[in-house]
Amino acid sequence: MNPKQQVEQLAKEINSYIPGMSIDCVLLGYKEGRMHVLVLKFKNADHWALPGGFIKKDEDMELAAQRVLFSRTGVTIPFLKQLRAFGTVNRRQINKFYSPIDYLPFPQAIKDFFNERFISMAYLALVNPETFVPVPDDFSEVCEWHPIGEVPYPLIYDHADMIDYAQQYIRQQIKYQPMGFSLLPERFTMNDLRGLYEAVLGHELDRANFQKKILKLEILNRHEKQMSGGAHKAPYLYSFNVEQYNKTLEKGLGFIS
Amino acid sequence: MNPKQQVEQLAKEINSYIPGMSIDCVLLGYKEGRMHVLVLKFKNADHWALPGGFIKKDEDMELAAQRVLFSRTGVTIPFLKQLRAFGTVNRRQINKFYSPIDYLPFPQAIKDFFNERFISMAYLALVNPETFVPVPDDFSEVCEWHPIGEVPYPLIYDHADMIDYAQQYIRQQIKYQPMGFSLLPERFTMNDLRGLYEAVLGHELDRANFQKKILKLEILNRHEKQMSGGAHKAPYLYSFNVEQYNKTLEKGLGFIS
DNA sequence: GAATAATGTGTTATTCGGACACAATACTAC
DNA sequence: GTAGTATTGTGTCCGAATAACACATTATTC
Repeated sequence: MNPKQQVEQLAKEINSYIPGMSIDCVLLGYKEGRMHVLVLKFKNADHWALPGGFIKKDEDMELAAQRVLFSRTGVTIPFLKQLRAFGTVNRRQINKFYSPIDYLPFPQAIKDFFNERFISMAYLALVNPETFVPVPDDFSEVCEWHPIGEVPYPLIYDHADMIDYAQQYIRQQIKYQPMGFSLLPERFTMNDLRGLYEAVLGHELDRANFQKKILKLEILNRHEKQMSGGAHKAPYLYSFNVEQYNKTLEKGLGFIS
Repeated sequence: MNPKQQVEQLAKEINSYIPGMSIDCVLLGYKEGRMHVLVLKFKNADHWALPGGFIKKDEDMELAAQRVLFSRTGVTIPFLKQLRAFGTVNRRQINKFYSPIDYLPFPQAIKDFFNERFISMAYLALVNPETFVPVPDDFSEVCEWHPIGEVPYPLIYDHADMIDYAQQYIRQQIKYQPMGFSLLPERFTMNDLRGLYEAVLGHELDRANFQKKILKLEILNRHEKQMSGGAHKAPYLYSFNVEQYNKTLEKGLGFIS
């Protein structure tokens, strides 16, 4: 679609969305020993943004967030949680992004829609990055993972705040959320799991104690040893015993400091 | 104001609000050894509701919540936090409340506004109930505290879910939120403080250990002994050392199970 | 086949939490 | 007044949990 066609398409869709409300998703993945966040770069502008969208008038808010993520990932994300709403009046004046919309011959209805004050609901999603290839949408030319501490600059509006809030949230909730299950492949080594927790917490954990404590919780299935590998003893592969895992999470995984 | 005048007033105000979004507040207080929640009873209907309202188009969302609470309490609530948005399409069909609006000769604009699908942002507020006398608004005839486990029935829409969510939230966040400071009078006994924590957690705490642990944190100022009282040793009065308290809260008050 | 590097498990000292004991004290009852 | 009583403030003890570190195991490399 050329920009003109996009505009026409948009004009048709715009009336089916709730005005004044948007959704932005902090999609986090664990890759190469670090937490990454998925960001998009706009066409014709050096601005980056979180994947976002709007809520249809006849659509549950959670489903809207799923739809927004599905359009970039092609997968349904099992871990999806509200973070919080960002609702100050002036939030869209911060790092304001002058979108193509400003320079194209839009019908007034569309300009009104986009220039309104928006309250944005920020969502947190966790996913194993290996399960899909991110694709840009019609308005962006790049869609890729960046380490959470090294997001490109500038992010539009208050999107950087959303990422900070997400990081705070997962640190605080690490004991109660199924991070391992959401972020790791189905089978993983104890090193992978510990690396994930270290990445989230931002500091090292004692290898030996971590292993003993998590095994004692009986939330892992131990499988055959990994035969490929380096010049050393091969590690076991593990997977989650989902039932036990969820039961244990309710009380909290008390093994962190 | 009679209902007719209210309608006219409302018609003037309605356009200054964001359509499709509302705010509901779970205002909690600690009273008589139990957690209480503030609820309103509508005029001419046996339905109860949380204090709620709408967001003005030029108003920060947090301020809207403060305004909603101020109109019932006359005080500004220092502890006010977003819980989460309730955003399913059909939430207003649950325990639906047929308001006077349905039976009065409203201008179409008002009927449209109220019959729209609403996404509601639930807020949690904590306050010492002794600091004000609750007052009903124009649409309600009763505004009063009820023990959190004994809220009157029926609550409109999903307001009961909001209260449940709030209770879950404060239990989970008890280590990280300034509950004592928000819910107790400026000076209190160790018994008051422990009672509060027991009320939030829903189970008893060992008196001796609680006292030792919380004193060790050095977040309390000890004052003169309370001279009035019963046939027994008089307790000290305490107040919070706000600076130390906040510093300690960041790490969490690790003294609960 | 020895060296290497990482894994899996054991050991120990210290801290922390829960249960309970006991002394101190302000009021009541006589 | 004085003994009794209920509640407060602090001390002690034991078992569990935690952190730091040691040691044995093993797949690969040279």
